[in-house]
Amino acid sequence: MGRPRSYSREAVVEKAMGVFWQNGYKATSISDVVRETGLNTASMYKEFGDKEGLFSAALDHYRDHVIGPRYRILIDNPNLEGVEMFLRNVFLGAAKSEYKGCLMMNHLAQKHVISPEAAEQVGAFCAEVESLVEAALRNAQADGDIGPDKDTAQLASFLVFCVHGTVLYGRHDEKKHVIPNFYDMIMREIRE
Amino acid sequence: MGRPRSYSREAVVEKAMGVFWQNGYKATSISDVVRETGLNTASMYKEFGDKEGLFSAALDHYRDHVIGPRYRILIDNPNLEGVEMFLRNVFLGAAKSEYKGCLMMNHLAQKHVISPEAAEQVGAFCAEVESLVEAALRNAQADGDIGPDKDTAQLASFLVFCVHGTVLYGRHDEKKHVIPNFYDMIMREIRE
DNA sequence: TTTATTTTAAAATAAATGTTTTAAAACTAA
DNA sequence: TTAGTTTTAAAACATTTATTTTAAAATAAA
Repeated sequence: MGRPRSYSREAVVEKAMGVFWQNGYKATSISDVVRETGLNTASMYKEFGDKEGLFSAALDHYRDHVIGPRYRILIDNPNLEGVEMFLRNVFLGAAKSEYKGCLMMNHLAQKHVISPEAAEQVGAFCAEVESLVEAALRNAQADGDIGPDKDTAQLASFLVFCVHGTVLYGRHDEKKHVIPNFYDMIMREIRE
Repeated sequence: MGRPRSYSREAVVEKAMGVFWQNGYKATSISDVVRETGLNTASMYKEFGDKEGLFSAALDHYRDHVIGPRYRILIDNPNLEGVEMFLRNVFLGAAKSEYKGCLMMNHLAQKHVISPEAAEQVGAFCAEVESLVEAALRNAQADGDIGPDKDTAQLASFLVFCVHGTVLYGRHDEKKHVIPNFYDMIMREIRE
């Protein structure tokens, strides 16, 4: 009963996420989001509580619907080939001219500007990616695709470290074209 | 003639830089800077023009007085040992509990939030570091410390890429302790 | 001492920010 | 039809923001 809502929560979150991704949390105003989504502030606050709640919902949406498919590669291929495809995919994304980085990692440099809850979402996301990579590398080791003496946890950390590097280095429009060249270096370091 | 100024420009810039480093450009208000420096807004605006001018001065100060000494290692030791010391130094900085990243690279994810001039300062700084590393690696190659078939420009890019990775990955308080382990991996990739 | 000049402290401004309130609109159940 | 409920549109709110103005304070030269 009551007046029916004129919006879809998911559509609103999707657009809000886009604004946060583009501008970052602090440089995004509620007005920006209202303008982009067409939703009024009252409904916005009723649905999400406050700006932090909206950002938190945007982070969840990003994990579940935007970046999820990208690291699904690691779930579907929990082995060396999966890791290779994953890294190629990350590099491919960074090559685009409109590259915006990663909504999560973009906010690492402003960890204390976002809410503690959001900061934890970011941390948990990165940890999750790392553990997926590690699982794949453990299998790769069992497959004999990487040396038996290799520390898979450390290799996984290094790979995610390089993803972080991509997120930042990929912002140099004039330099990012070299990133794909790092693929062989990184994979060699993992294999041998 | 006229009333003598009660502040030292350099001291003001130094403190302002600290606030920008801690909070980032967008999350730093002039009030924050005024509170920290003790300088009044009128003198602030007379000296720096506007917030962007102040930030620009802070970036210059960072380059010339804070981070300069760190990559002076590369000037004083333009060879493989210099590159090794430089990287160890970067990793050492990230190990600190109060690690704040790099004032320049911290703002790469918000390149369009800062002024075009500031964005250029950031880009120029990173390019400068990279060219210093490359010069050192070219010498290292001449010294026979790295393979004659190695692409020194690409290796320099990779090293700076890893510095970018450090700046972001170093924000994971629970994970950053693994970063020093990457030293051997990266240097091996450069050497062999 | 006066005048000119510059900095300072403090107040003022205008716009933007995050958030809340008010009242009208759109629906359901009685 | 009415009463009850929820969403909406619009305005209102208090705070913060970047910036400017005003007037007092501190100096040097005339």
